Amino acid sequence: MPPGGGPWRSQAHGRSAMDKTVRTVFHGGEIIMVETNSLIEQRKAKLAALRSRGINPFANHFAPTESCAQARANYQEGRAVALAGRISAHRDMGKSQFVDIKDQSGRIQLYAHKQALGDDQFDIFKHLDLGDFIGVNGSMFITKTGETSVKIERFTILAKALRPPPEKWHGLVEKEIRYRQRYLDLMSGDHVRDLFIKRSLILREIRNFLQERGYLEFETPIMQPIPGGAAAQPFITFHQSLGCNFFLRIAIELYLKRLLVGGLDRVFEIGRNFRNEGLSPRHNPEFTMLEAYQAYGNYETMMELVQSLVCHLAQKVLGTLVIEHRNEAGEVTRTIDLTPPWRRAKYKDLIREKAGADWFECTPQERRQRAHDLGAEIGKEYEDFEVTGAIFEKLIEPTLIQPTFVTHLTKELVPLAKTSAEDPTTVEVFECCINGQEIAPAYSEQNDPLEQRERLEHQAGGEQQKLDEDFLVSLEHGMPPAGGVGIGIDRLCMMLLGQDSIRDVILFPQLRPKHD
RNA sequence: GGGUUGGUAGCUCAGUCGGUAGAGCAGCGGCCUUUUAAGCCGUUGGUCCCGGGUUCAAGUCCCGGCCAACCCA
Repeated sequence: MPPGGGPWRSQAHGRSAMDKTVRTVFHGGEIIMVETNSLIEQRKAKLAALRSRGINPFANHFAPTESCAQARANYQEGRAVALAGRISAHRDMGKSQFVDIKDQSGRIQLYAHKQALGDDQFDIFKHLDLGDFIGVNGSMFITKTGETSVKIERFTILAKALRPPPEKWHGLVEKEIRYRQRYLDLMSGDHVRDLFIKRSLILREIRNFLQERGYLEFETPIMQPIPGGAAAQPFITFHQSLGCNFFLRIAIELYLKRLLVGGLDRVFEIGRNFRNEGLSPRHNPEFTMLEAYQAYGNYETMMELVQSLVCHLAQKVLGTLVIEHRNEAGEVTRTIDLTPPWRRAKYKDLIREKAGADWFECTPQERRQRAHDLGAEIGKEYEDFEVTGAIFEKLIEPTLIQPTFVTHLTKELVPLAKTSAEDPTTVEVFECCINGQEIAPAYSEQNDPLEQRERLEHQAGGEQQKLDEDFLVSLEHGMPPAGGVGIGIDRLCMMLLGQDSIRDVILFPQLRPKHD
């Protein structure tokens, strides 16, 4: 055993500045040489040192009595607790050590003292690294500065971290790393973690709300032989043993409607849809969708449902109906007031307001010219109704910051909805727009099998393989009249959580794969 | 697909006119028995995104590429 060699005692004295190794001597006399140009190598050496002391740095078991937040909330002088978490900060005071540990619930300060732990344990504790997981047994007390803390009586190393966590003050800034290695983002920024916890609570409350109303949750195929229910490019995937292609679903719709045919009256599904489109701050190729159908309801039923649901979520998860979006400087950039009742506006009225009262009396050529003059980009291949659609999408929708039900869209836009009695060129539908985005479209669902067939055939443009014959047959067995709604959960989260980019509400947003 | 900005130590960032690669945090060592981004002293650490080119000399200038963010299509 080297002279003066307590556990972990360093023997660095007398070494020149050029020497690139650190010598760590620990109890038992083993000497570890470490190349200090690698933080990982240093940590691996610590790991080996622990092992050679007979300590397992990845303990098999530790049972905390409570979470860090619970411990803080139930403070009692001297109360014995067992807590576990990751070391997030370390303040070395010589014979006193303060570390913060974090678990899912939050952080708590631990206090280690040389006399309480003994020399060996204290030195081991002192050399723990940020990012390591530990479990501690100890008793609660409050420090001079008023911080609720746990005085450690003994501790267990639960997992040694071989890589250092991001910097503690600025956290992780570079977006690429934040998205690609979200776990680093989560461990370094409380606000990021809180955001995704809120997203989880939103999902939970959606389920609670719908189940309260008698809806049952089901799971329908994601791999579909014919992708239907929306107009979008699908992803293709190959089934080996069947030897055929499947498509990842672009909507849930057609399968949930089969459940209505089967006699299930209130159904919903929350799941991933896939659309083979580009990436943008508002588009991720896979995104989460809620679809809900209620037999004997119509689009008005769904209007009430959406309004109540969104208010319920805001109240329950955020505690308010007034949502403020802020920029990076913390200034309020927009305020969304969800207080019901929400505005209703007819599609054609909004168009007339924006593009002229005589819009629908113009010739298609005039409409095209006027759309261009108003600054809406019109593709050459656009059909007439798509020109009107472009006016809505590009010039009107972005201005609908406060919740607005846009009703009575024109028939061509929505092949799966019932025709409106008051204006047969329109359908009984709404699009709920908030935050300048379409968040929820809803219909009085088309249940006339013949009319449905006609419209889907028209949409398929003569390509029989795009026609979901099985769905059409199901309608022929009779589907009850129903209201149906789809809610884009990612966009809903953006609106509720004040995020401008969809990547900030999706844990692992799609990025171009990185090679090297 | 086009434009703009960015990529430098594990992280956050400087880097002047082209002239030996810098700081803070983290790490390592020393001091400190209630600290709060603890403090003080010392110190290690670099494929300057990749590949070409210009030059006596390139993180810096030029060309090509990769990745990202934002804007546009």
